[in-house]
Amino acid sequence: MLGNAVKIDPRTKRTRKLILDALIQLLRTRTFEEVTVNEIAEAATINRATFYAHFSDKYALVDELIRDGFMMFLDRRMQHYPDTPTRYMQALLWAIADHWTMIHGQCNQYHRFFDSLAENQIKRMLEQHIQTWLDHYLPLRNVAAMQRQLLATMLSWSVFALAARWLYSDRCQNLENFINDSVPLLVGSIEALKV
Amino acid sequence: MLGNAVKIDPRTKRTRKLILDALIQLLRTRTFEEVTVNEIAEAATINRATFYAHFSDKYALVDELIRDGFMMFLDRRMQHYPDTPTRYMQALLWAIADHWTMIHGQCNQYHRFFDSLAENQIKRMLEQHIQTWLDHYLPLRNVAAMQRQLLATMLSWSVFALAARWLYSDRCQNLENFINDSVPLLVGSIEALKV
DNA sequence: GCTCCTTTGTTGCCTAAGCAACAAATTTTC
DNA sequence: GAAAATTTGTTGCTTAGGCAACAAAGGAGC
Repeated sequence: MLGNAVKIDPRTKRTRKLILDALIQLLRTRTFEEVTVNEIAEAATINRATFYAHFSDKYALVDELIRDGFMMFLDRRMQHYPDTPTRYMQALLWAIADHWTMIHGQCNQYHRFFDSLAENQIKRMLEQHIQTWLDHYLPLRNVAAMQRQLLATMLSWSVFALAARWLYSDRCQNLENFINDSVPLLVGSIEALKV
Repeated sequence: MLGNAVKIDPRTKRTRKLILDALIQLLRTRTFEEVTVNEIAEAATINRATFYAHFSDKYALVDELIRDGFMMFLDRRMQHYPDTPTRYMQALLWAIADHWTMIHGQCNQYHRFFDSLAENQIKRMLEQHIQTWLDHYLPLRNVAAMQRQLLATMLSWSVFALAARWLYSDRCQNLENFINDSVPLLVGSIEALKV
């Protein structure tokens, strides 16, 4: 979103990728709680001190891992730009499902901690994304900025809540049907504000 | 051979690997003559100046590529240590064939230049290897050191000559048979010196 | 011949990564 | 629950790699 014209040092880029990849690799055989910074540094073939130059701790690392991953799926689902609220909300739900599937497919057992870290990051990103979307595609000139912000916060939690419900409880149900049932609720929240 | 107890900087190791891999990758689509140092550095995601810190030019790089590759096959063929001259010579011929197959399978078109560079490196390694082998396994106490060195030189060229003949001309013939026909000639050269 | 353009090595200065050693916290083990 | 062993962050110093600019040497095209 922001004009990132900052030239990034190739070494930095490479090292971050090495660290990210190392974590992904380790999570195939170990729980996130079990993995140590030592192991990550070793697997990434970098020095432990270098790790700390990039991330304050392993939680900051996993935050970025989640953000990177989710951003990819989010962007992908936004390719054919969803111009109506309905299509937009569908895209969000699909992106979450995509990401969750990737995570729980590729990496064996992320568990408790990991999932809640992921939830936080994803909600944060959803809120940001929805905020921007509201500003661009639903100017709602008669609605105060504060109201839009509150709406974005609420929607991000709502979207995640619905997605999580399917992921953890209703996965027997067809995802497409589930999304079709859910979206009207979300859209309703928006329309309610439109006077 | 020499006790390499020198601790090698992880960055150095990584960079060399990046450069080697970059060349291999580029050789899948371009001739060695066509590949520029620029491209190699770019593909390796390192700076061109860094390339020159490791290799004096692309010829030095390809030398190492050949040495690394051939050394691998040579070591592998020496696993079950060939104690008789016959078995040893067989192992050498097999190693050359292994390596050649890998090169011309994996990389599309190495051509003229490349092949002659490879030939030089391989003969050099063969000579070194044969020299050590002669010293350890055929002490030949009554043969002067100079004589053994000359023998090593001659054998390295002979071995390569025979292998190359098969690789470039007689490949229709079964390799195993070809080796069985060739080895006696080589062993003969050694036996001739044994009193 | 000539120009234009690319590639080649080389250099000095700057920045990121490696290393070793440390205190503090945490976990293991008995 | 105390001792031993890991793990965690942090620090000062060293070294490898990035960058930009350079002269020199081909090559391609006219």
